[in-house]
Amino acid sequence: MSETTTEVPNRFDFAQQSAAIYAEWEAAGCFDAEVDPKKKPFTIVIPPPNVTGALHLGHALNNTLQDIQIRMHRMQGFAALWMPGTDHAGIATQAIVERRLKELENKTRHDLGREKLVERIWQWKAQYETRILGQLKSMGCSCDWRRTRFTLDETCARAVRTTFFDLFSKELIYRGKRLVNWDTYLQTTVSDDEVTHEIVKGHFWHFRYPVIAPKTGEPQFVTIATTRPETMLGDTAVAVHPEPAAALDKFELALKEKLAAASAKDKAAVQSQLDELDERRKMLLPQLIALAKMARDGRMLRLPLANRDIPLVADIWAKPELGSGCVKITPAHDPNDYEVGKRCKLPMVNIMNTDGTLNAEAGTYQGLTMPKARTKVVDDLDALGLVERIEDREIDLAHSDRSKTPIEPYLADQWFVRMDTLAQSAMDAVTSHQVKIFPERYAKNYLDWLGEKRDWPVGRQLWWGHQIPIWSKSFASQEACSSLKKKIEAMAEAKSGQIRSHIELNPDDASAVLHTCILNDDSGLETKIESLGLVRQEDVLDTWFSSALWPHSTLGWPEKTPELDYFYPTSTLITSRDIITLWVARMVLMGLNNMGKIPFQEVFIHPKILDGYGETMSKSKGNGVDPIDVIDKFGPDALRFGLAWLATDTQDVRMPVQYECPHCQNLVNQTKENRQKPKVNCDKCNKGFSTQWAESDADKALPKAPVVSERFEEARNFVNKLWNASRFVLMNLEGFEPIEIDRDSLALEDRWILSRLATVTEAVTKGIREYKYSEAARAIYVFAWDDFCSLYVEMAKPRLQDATTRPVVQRILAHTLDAMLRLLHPITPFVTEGIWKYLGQVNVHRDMYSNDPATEYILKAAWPEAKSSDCDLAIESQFAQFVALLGAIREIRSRQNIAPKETVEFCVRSDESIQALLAPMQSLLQSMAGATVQQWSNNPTLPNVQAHVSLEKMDVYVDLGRFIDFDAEISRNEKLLQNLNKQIQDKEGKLSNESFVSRAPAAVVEKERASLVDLLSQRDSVEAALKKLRGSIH
RNA sequence: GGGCGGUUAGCUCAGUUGGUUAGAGCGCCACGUUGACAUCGUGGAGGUCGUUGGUUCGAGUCCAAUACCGCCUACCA
Repeated sequence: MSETTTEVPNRFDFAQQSAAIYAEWEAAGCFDAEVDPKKKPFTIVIPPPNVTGALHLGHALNNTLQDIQIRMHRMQGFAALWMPGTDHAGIATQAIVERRLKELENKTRHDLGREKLVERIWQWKAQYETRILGQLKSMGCSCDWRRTRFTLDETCARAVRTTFFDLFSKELIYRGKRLVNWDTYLQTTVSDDEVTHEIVKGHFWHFRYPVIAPKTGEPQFVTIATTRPETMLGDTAVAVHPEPAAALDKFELALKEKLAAASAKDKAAVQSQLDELDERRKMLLPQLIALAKMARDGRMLRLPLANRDIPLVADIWAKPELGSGCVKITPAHDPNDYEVGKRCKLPMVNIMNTDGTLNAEAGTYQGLTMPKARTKVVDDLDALGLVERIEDREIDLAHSDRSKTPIEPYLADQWFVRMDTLAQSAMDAVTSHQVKIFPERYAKNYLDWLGEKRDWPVGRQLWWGHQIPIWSKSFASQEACSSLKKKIEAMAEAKSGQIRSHIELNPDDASAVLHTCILNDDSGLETKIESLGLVRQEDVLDTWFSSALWPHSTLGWPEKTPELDYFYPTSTLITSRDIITLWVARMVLMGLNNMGKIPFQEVFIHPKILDGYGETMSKSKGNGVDPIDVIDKFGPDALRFGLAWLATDTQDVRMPVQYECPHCQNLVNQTKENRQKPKVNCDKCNKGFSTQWAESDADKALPKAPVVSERFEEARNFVNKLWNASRFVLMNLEGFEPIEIDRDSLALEDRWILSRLATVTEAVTKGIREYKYSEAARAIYVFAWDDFCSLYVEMAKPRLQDATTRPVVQRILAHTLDAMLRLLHPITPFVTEGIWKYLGQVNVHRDMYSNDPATEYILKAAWPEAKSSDCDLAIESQFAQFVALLGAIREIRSRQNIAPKETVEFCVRSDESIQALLAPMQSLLQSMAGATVQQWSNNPTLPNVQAHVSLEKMDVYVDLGRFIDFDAEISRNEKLLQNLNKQIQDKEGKLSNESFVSRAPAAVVEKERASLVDLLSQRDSVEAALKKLRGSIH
């Protein structure tokens, strides 16, 4: 035995080996991608993880799938670039730093000021970026770390600035009003995706507003309904539909159409709506018509409590089919009301302070919080007798995901990107298949969203981000504004395209605002502009604005770098479905705008990792899993293989997890209750542990329990199996020579394993290429475990002892293992690299089809080619006969409870061709099933006491002279007979069915006939065997 | 409200264009450690493929309806 192979330990020490192997790769520059005209580029840009916190299992999946692509393509000879980086994640990061500031120092951002706060956030970023990149490295991600970018770094800032200036110049940027989600606790706006909706029990209040000086016959009151009574203090009108009768007719028509199309179940509901409509016509319509007239006459209402006079206006927003048919208008707190306000030229009254209390506009209610104001408003109106009725109703209440407090919506000035043409270009890219989305169904998501062509609000009221490069100044008159604009345009920089100005006109009066955008921040222009009285916009840009530039900004754009030219457009984007619209769509349109080219050729949307309850993992639910926990317990290869195995097309991945008690290693199931608790007690040792990552030193007092999941055990076992099979091969390669192989003289099992290898090579290559990760993982798993370990290696054992067969078997073993490792490397990079080192010590010529010596690192090895000449289905089906025979004997042994040490003897009845084929493998039945063949012919003399198995084209009789358990054998055969009879009956039924015989394809019918013949012959054998067994008993 | 996905063994999931007796891992049962691996080996038990109807010679697979679960999305006072 050679020196090297005895040293192979029987476990892969992933904890130590992985880090060492990764360090070697890095030191050798294995991940570095260079512009190389001789190679084709293959590029992936990482979806930059947010620096808000550590990566969880969802990221692990996302990055594993990318690394698999990168590694395979690198081996296939592409210049494979995986561009790494992180995202500054504006709102989320600022919120988290602010929250900690409050918790640890009891300070707000205002106590620190903009500069100091931003500095703090940079510190946080540094800490988490390090952790995130460390996590990626632990997972084995082969990114080109030299190129690591951050969405807020200088390169990206320049790209953002250039893009913004370009859009501004094209007049695709404008300012308008938009409803913002205001978090009164954090005192900041919150993006839509950081708002969680919750259905809560609430009320629907119906209030009466008195009509001022009603004429005879006119209603005294107008009834409105609301779910948010306190907002009435900001009402500036009540609206009624201008033509209620016509509107109702239209509504009825729509309902009738719906009725015609509705299913039986829905019909009743629609019908009841129609009935209700009739009622409404009788009871409400006359009054609505009267009110519409009053609105036209410019009549006023008295807004109770606030004691203001507000107009009754006619506007189509008021739907006569809903509620009272009238609607209160609060333009400052509702986007629809805002639109009505604009149409009817109503004043806007914002009643809220930034802390969520009411401001001076609310009069006596000033200082109350919104919920308190609500109670008081209702009470006061009730005291005035103005509450008509109160309904119970379920309300969709928006909460801030970060502060858990209810969101208060109000309108604020916002910067928008005009989406019309940009969105269209991005839609065209997908409909024309320039950008292909996999699985295809997600293209619909993408197209539907872009099809709305909603303008993109890009401003955020934050300090952390790319500050909008616009300087503004208001003017009482347009003339003054224009004259300054001209002055700026006369500047030299304006002529050289460094600065652009636009005037925003106020539609209500003569005032105007001048907005000036500056291209570069180091041009000294800022001070120049500011000296003219212009002030920079406070807001920063939406995080997605910088993310949208990621595929080209990371490659150096707007510089014309060689990398940009070579690696762009990128090859594929691998991401999760929830950011198809927010990110993918915007990258396409920005790529087209800035580069004139799509950013990536393909997009793969992978499944989501859910918890044991089928819910998304999120920090707020406390159900996120740190991949490092999994790596520590199972190893990085098991993590990766497990994730690839689970990454199917349609299913999200459900991942029930457990906490491993840090004191006694007992496993505690994660439940909805315990994952939210700061401290959980182990139900075995009763000591406490934390379930969450410690964010402060105070938290660290309690040890954190790692989260584990049995879903990775299978993969861990597989890695171990692989390691040990390789260990076996290494132990048996002493004296290995890369001899020439005469393919025709190879044994059946040799040709079989080569054929299987060819098939599997094809399957794995295709699987990865087409993002069918699970199929690829399953194919290689079955090959490695079942074909290679359980069959080929077992068959190799006796042949390795025989000097005549040993060289050939060594050759096939080395070749197969070598190729198998290469196929596995993208999925399990560490263990394959570990084994590769050992193989390198044996011999660098292992590949039978290549004269090139093996590379130092498997990472750089050539991807195996599927050798189609090796692929032989006839061989595979012949080999299946052997496996069936092997299985039959093993089954009899097990059924008869024959001790493994005992050798049994058996006879086979088969025709000569089968005999000729399998006879050379008889000795293998000895080593693998402890069975020696007595006779093999088309008419053997059967042993007196035998167990029988009937196979396709073979009958096997095991001599049971010493072992027989008649009862077991009889009941087994009876069951078999029953089964056979049922199948025969089915087949006969089928074949006697005239329409089957005449209509089914001839091949199918023939197959059924042949199958029936075989079944009948099996039945004969079983019956004969049974008869004999019964005879033996009596 | 709109869109999408899922429902197959006790659990978590595969199942390619419809075609023999529907598969895997875990768990379960029985047996087994003298050198690749107990993170293992050999064998076994376990499923009327959510429900109903349809198309077809033939349906887990195609179509329609329906129930339940989940995800995304939406301004209904």
